[in-house]
Amino acid sequence: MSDGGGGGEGLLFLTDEQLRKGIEAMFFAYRGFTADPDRILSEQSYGRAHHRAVHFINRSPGTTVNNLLSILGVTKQSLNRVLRTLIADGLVESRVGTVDRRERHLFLTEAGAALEQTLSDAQRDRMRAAYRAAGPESVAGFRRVLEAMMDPDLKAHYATLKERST
Amino acid sequence: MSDGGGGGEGLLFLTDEQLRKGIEAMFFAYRGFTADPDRILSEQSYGRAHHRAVHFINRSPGTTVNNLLSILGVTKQSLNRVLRTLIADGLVESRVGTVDRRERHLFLTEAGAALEQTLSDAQRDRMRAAYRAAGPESVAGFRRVLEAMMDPDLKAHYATLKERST
DNA sequence: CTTGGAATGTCAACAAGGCTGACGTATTGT
DNA sequence: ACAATACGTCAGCCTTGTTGACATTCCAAG
Repeated sequence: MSDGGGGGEGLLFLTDEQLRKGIEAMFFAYRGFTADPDRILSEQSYGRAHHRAVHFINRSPGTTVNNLLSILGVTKQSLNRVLRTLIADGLVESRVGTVDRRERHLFLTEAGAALEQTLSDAQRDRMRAAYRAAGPESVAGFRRVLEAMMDPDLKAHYATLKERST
Repeated sequence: MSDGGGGGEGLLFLTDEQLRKGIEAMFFAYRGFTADPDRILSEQSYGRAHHRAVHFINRSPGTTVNNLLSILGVTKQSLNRVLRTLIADGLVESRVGTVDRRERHLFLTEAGAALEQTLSDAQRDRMRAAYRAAGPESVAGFRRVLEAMMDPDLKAHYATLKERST
């Protein structure tokens, strides 16, 4: 009755060995996940931080700096450095808020949208190939596990993005 | 018949929207995945790089520096910086090879194994909670998608680790 | 109107952890 | 003897994260 040893119920997937494999799968898969955008970005003078900013600005046009900060989980100084170069290079536009003029609302310019498209095309290609290889039921399980792995506050951001996109 | 629009076959899981959600799920989940070890490590003077080294040395005791390099995908200078501190702090032992004395074989000391245990306990706890919440069939799909997402050479390393552990 | 707080921007300094390039040393294989 | 391999190290650079301090701008409360 104790679940300590190797009790032969349906819990074989919870053995230390299974968990280790899951951990290593996350590690190696994440490398593949970021490899293609990283390659593209390294040819320009941008990095992964720029990718993240551009991705979420595209996802939520007009988002405020503060909202972006809580999604990305970095300090404003760190984000600001990235944002500054993107604005200077004409990829992102920062508009003063109308109702609250302290806030800045962020939008992609045409050039910014083009870069986002290039990056997410590459990333979606890999994701599509993986989805296709694994099949629809695997994808559902994949998403369920990932969602269960998120911190609650991050999961809230994730869910909000889902709603907005519908 | 074209799969451009929303053709209602079994391919709904390959829409851009589904792929975007998968991408964002990876992003947010990876944050959760690394959060607990990062918290533990930041209290000491170590970082995520030390965690990775310790993890794979524990996983493959006696591995050579070269092998570790190809698993981690960093330069020897970068790995060496980390390894130097771990050896100096008595967490890792480096033994000259017996058959080829140019090689160094890496092992965890007791203290190193203790740290590895602490870190992987935390990471496994989260993984276990996610697995339990999602259920066995979801876990199988999770692993399948991740494996399909890896670069081939990394997948080879992943598979080798699986074999050795059995 | 003045003042406090919120949102943002900016400067400076620093650390981790990547990278390249160059060089040294021990060892091995040809 | 010589070339190649495995490893370590020094020096310098980049990105991206951090903290701390301070200015600005605006809203709202007194």
